[in-house]
Amino acid sequence: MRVNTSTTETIMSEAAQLIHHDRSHQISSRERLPSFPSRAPAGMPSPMMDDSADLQDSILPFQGFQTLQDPQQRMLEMMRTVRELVQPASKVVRPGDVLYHSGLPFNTVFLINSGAYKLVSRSLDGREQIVSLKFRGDWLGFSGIAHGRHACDAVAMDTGNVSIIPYATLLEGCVRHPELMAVVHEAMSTEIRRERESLMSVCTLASQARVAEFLCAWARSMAQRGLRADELTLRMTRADLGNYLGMTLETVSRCLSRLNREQLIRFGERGRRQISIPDLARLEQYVISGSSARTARLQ
Amino acid sequence: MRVNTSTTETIMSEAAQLIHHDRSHQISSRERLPSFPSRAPAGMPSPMMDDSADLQDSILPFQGFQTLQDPQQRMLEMMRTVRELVQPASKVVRPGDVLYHSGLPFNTVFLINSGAYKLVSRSLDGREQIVSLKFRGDWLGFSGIAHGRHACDAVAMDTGNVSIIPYATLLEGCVRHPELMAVVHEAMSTEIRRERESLMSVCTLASQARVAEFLCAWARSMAQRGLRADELTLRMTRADLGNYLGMTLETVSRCLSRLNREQLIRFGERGRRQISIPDLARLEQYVISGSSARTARLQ
DNA sequence: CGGACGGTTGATGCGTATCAATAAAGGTGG
DNA sequence: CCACCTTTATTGATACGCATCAACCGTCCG
Repeated sequence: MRVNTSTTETIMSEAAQLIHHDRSHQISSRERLPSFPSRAPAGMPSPMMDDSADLQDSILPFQGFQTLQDPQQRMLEMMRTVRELVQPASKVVRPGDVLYHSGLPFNTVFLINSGAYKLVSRSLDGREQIVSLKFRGDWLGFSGIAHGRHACDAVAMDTGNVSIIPYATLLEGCVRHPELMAVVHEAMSTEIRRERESLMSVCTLASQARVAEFLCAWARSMAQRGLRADELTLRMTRADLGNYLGMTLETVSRCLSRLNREQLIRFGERGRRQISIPDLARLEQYVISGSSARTARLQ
Repeated sequence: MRVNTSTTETIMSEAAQLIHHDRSHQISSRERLPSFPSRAPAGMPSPMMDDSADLQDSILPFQGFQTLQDPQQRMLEMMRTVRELVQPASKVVRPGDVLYHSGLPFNTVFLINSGAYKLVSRSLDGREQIVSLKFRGDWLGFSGIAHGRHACDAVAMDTGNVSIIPYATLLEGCVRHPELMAVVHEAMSTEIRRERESLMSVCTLASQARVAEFLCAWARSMAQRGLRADELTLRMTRADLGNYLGMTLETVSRCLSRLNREQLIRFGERGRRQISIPDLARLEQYVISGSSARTARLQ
């Protein structure tokens, strides 16, 4: 029940100097944003907006950025769209910084340019739960829209950089630029999907498989962002991991040790938080083969 | 791995005759929708949104429908907004009907007028997981926006009625009517929140407390919709319950029996799926007191 | 009637939580 | 630099919650 001492306010007042740990970081700052011309993704069918709309959409599925097959391209495209249409300010965050606190008034969302973040929910009776991990290209704060107050804490786990987007500005932008609205909807939809994947993982997998799947997901997540996927640097303690995965820190430790013993992962030289995955496909196979272990029956 | 035989197509072609099981059902069928004047439930102050909405939101935290304190009023307001601005068709569904299948092209969302629905996700290796339960006022299909394909099955657990809203139409409406966009954003935000509450429940509560909390949540959910909250009719088997809550059907059964023995719930005369809650506050207290049972420590 | 399905309850074993001891890593001040 | 403390991680022993297997009952329905 400890409260992180660095408040949002202190962050706000920090000078914005970016440390380039993160290889993913491309955008240096807002200066270059405004002048950016509007380029359409190759072959994008410009969905929805002509009012004489084809009523084919009852036939064809709705397509947002689906036409861009490569997820990394899609992400870059999305971020560029936001930068162009919203021209947000950005700020640097350091490990432990809290972007927003649960319960405080919601009026801003963030788009992550770099870094890793955890979202921590708290129940009325004090239970803490890490409900989500976020990286470059993810949004922070959507859960606060519903009741005008943030539903969780957003904590940086690493040095990083986020775009600051007042929600009112975002709404305004969405009205003016339907493609921005499509982007936002997609982002929220993705968030819903991922939340459900977590639930599925916790509900259907034994702890060992769950840890393995977590690593797979992290690796895939990195790959999708164009980062190294075979060499993970977990930015969290075993306690955090366990909390997120619904098990104790001891169990996490044991599972990792076992995976290491079975050669499915290897611990790095720079501490036990660095994990290399020699063969991702084999690790994924391991998850599948171990998945029958728990509550797999319905009916 | 069984596949429900009734496909979306067959539903689509069904004649729309509504059976009034559900006391929540107000709108009888699509015929009366277009001509429907803004009918207010008795005593509703009808604080309809003036379009010349205050642009204070840049100062105050963003407020969608926050000004309406009563959640039930907010829901009615929301549904009215959608009906007015989208004028959707509606259709009747019967238990077991599938509104959409995972993997099929996404082009429609649904707004629930009545009934109870479960969302079932499937992993690549065949694990099934009920990821969400939905009721009147909830939306179905948002998770499909992200990749243009539905991410889960939506299955009716009871006779009910849903508004059919082509996503293209919804987007168009959002562009034209920002208040509709606010409604949609709120709905998605709420969905994210609830998904996280599920995760928190599964990760931090022992099975007994989890079942108790599930009942509390259902009761609150009913109350919020103006339905009886002290007399629940679960529309699902123990297997479904167990799947949703991350435990086996036997454990669900045992937990319910124990809660019954301890007088926290009482089984109804019309079968063991009907559960009455004599004292909701006491049940909620039980959840809290039992919550320390599992993995409550972080750090 | 018989058979399928849903639900309950008991006996047993496994998977994790829990408790505890130790080691390793990181930070601080002398 | 080292001594010291705190935090983090690992590993073992044990206990307990829940999954699993199985038997049984009630209801529905062809």
